[in-house]
Amino acid sequence: MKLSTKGRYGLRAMIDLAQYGGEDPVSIASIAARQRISENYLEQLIAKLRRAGLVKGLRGAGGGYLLSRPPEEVSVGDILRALEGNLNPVECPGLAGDGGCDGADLCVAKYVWKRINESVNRTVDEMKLCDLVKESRRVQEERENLHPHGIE
Amino acid sequence: MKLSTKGRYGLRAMIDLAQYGGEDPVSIASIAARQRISENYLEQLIAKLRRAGLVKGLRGAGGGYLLSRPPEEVSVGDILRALEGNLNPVECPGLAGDGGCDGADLCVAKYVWKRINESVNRTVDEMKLCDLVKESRRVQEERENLHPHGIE
DNA sequence: TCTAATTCCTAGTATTTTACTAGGATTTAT
DNA sequence: ATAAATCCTAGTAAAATACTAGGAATTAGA
Repeated sequence: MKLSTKGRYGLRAMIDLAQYGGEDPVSIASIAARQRISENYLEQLIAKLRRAGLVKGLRGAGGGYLLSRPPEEVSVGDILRALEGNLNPVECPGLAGDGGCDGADLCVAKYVWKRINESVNRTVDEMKLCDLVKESRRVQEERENLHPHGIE
Repeated sequence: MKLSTKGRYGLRAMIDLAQYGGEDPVSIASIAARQRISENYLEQLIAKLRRAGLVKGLRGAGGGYLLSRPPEEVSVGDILRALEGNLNPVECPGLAGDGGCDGADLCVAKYVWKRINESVNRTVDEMKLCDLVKESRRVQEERENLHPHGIE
């Protein structure tokens, strides 16, 4: 039960984009360098984000990507679902309709799966991209105060 | 981000065991038949449960398995962790200690991973095996009332 | 208009994980 | 003795993951 690199790298890419992209678009190459992710692979992840309407791509020299919506209106859930397909650890036929499973005992477990699914989705939906950017800025500032002369 | 059949089948096996096993041990064959799971595969899952101390195996003819603890003292989390290893969707070095990740931006995502991990574990830990057995009995009784003559 | 920088698109592939299957050794009730 | 069961380990087919590779299309700027 693991979140794949799609979700892990992709969220970091979105945070990076929110942080370094203001007016000007941010290129895949620059995100890949900062985040130490393969350019080719990152490209595929960002393609998913684009198809989900979370980022806009600008082609040609000087192009790159921009957030489609302000970070306040993008939840971590939006991002991870775009990358992972969905965030339901268990896909059980019984969860959709009311019937589904074969026997009675087969079906009791579905209450567990339902709660797990709800818990994960609620958790990621209540975190917004802007929260992460804010936190990132805070952490960076703290570092500056500890090492004022740019010591690594 | 999926829970594997280990967790899915294994939880059903534990519910079955709690429901059909009182004094007498329950055999793998009977669980496998009721739950429609391969005997050989189920055996491996129950081995994990045994190694985690959740069930006791009784060898020889007439043998089978028994719960080690009463269903009130076994959480769904205990069961799923025994089967899946752990229930942390993200294993991030930064989550263990306080350092870990390379750069500042690499590390902000860890707050997300932490929350997801906590949310999943909290959710499964607050459900006990006895709750599921109770629910299962309730559902079965309801069926009886709807179909009093044993109609399928 | 040419060139370089960039996104866009698709196919392929090595590695890992999952979900089993198979079969023999050991133990125990009858 | 025999049959019923757990116990143990090795193997394996299929699926998913995590990439790599490379070319087509677009655009800014010289």
